[in-house]
Amino acid sequence: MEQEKETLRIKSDIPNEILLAALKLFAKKGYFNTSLTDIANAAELTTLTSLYQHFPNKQAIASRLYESILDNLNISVDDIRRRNQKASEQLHGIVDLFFKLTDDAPYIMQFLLTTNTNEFLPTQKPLLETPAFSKIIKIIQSGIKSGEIRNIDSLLAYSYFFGIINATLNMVLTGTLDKNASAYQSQTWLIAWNVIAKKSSCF
Amino acid sequence: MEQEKETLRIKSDIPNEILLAALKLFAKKGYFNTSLTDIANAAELTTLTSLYQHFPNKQAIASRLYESILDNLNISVDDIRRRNQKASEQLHGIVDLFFKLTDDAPYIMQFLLTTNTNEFLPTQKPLLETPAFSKIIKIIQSGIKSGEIRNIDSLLAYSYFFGIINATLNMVLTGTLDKNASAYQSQTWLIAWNVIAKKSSCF
DNA sequence: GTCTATACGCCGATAGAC
DNA sequence: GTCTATCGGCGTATAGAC
Repeated sequence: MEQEKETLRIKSDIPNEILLAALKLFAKKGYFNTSLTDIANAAELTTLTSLYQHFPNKQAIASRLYESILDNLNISVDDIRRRNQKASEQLHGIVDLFFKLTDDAPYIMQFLLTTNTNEFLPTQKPLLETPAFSKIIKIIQSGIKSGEIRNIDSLLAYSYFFGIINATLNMVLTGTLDKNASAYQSQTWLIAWNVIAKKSSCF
Repeated sequence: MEQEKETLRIKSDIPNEILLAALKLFAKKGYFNTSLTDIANAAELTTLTSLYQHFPNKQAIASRLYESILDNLNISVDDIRRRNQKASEQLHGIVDLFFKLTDDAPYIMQFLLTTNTNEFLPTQKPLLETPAFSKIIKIIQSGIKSGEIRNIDSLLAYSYFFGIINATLNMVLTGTLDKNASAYQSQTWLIAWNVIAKKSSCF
């Protein structure tokens, strides 16, 4: 299985270029501003009709994209949990991944952060209910139990922690912050972690 | 000038109900899933054609909506700056306003937080370049100068502070957090402020 | 200034030849 | 399995009667 620049690993073998083309267009122009002709043109060597040999309709493309991205994320999260014991280490791994994705696969990150998937994929689960993000919540919960993280509502802890992380990455993606994500990584991690960590003398 | 439930004050007198109907539909279903017929139906007593007596096209409705909301916000921000001296007080006022809007005018807040306006209003300025938000950035900058806020990039401070605030409000709006915004307000303010405040012993 | 009817275009989707 | 041609529908927008 090949590795694309955008680090999008697909289960099957077929329509990698199509999904990548769709991903970029959706991220740039939005789902509704992207026509199937656009996608066909962007995925070169392909004509409109041949799209329909791989996907029954437009939604299916977006759906498949969504699932692929979240599958990959889920695998990475599993990996991070296996490799690390403490909640702080696991969260650090997630943050690492998010910052790396922002620099190396900005379209994927944009899709995750700013796309309102429920507007065109009403049947798909919202982000927080997908396996990947459920596990991230679980990491936070176990951190609370173990005493690493302050004893607050785990969802609130999530919103504080990833509020900081995601807002920062978002400003990198839009160009409002002008450096690479990696330039802000260590500082941002520290702040976000201290917001929810118990040891912090802040609160 | 009347005050609507949704606290949307319009400059002129005419098409308040239209804009309110559009606001709700855009927030619920998104701009592209909302047809002009939908808007006409929602703004009762109005037929499709009469929409065109007030607005030349669909974009103009969204554009007017965007401007109205940001005008109101700008006025409120001016007010807050006039009434308070210190950056901490001014930011506190902004946070107050955002939490209040989330509970009292959720559609407005949703429009501000989650709508990708640039997808259907490519000519409008992005949020951070509007007067209201420029002033918020200025508040942060003056807080840095006065020593209230730590000496970091003001945009980074913005993303940390409002990352926390907005992520929390967003989870209230989606129902992921199940209480009123006001239930989380004091706690969230404290955390967000401590993240950027200099006096905090955190960092 | 409200309603009826209708034009027009775009895009999603198909059929069928080769 | 790629290309040509075309359908059908929806949604924006207009014209014209009253």
